[in-house]
Amino acid sequence: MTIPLPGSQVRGSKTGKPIMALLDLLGRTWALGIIWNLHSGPATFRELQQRCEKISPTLLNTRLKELKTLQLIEMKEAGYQLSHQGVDLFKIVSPLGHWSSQWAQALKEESE
Amino acid sequence: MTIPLPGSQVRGSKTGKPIMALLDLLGRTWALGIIWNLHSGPATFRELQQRCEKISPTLLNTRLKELKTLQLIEMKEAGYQLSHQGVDLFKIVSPLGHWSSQWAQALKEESE
DNA sequence: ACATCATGCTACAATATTTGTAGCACAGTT
DNA sequence: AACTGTGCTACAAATATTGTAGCATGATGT
Repeated sequence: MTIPLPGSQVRGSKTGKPIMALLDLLGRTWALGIIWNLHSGPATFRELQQRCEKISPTLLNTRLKELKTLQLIEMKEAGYQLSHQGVDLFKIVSPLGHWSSQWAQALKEESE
Repeated sequence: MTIPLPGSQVRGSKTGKPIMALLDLLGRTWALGIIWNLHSGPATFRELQQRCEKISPTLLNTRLKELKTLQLIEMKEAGYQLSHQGVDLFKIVSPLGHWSSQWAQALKEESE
């Protein structure tokens, strides 16, 4: 799977619009999960594997390469961590944490 | 693939935390793309297929079922549309549109 | 009544992605 | 020199996605 660079064709769009590249990226298994799990602080490869519970090293490495290329994460002494842009991205999606709780509650009440 | 109901085990987590169910859902191919494309208004199955450019009917239907079950979209006279909760979710992720442009710009400058 | 059209959607084989297990290569300790 | 922990690769099995064809139903026209 090619890395969804903004400006190039991606899954779901020939236009190369940045949002399409981003949706392609975030729509890949574990991409958002990795960003979410890195938010709590830098992690080594193996620790990140554990935070993600069930990710295979093969896929983790694939995603890390993509996220590095797209400058959302970076590898420093402390391990992998969100880059400046990664942090910005996380800030946008972070309300999902709270929203998902309410959503779960609504689904639960519905089923009663 | 089972539908990531909050409270049940999902890819990446045994805890069933709502955020994990949500990340599982949004991490599936096209899930975010469908929500994004529905934001501009209701669409019939075939029109949605076109908005998504390259989605297969098989997958579109699979995702629509998931999103319906999770009450993010609903099917009315006008076609498929975001539910109340779907709209809320979209509101959270909508800043990604603007953010992705800046991100693309930064990547571009980097490569010069 | 009958053909024509558009709709939502399914069937299914081909293809691509993801998982899971094992383990290599390297660096720092003991 | 063995023992740890690290990042990461190999590769086959399992699973997800695509692409094409087309069915079934309902509305519209003749």
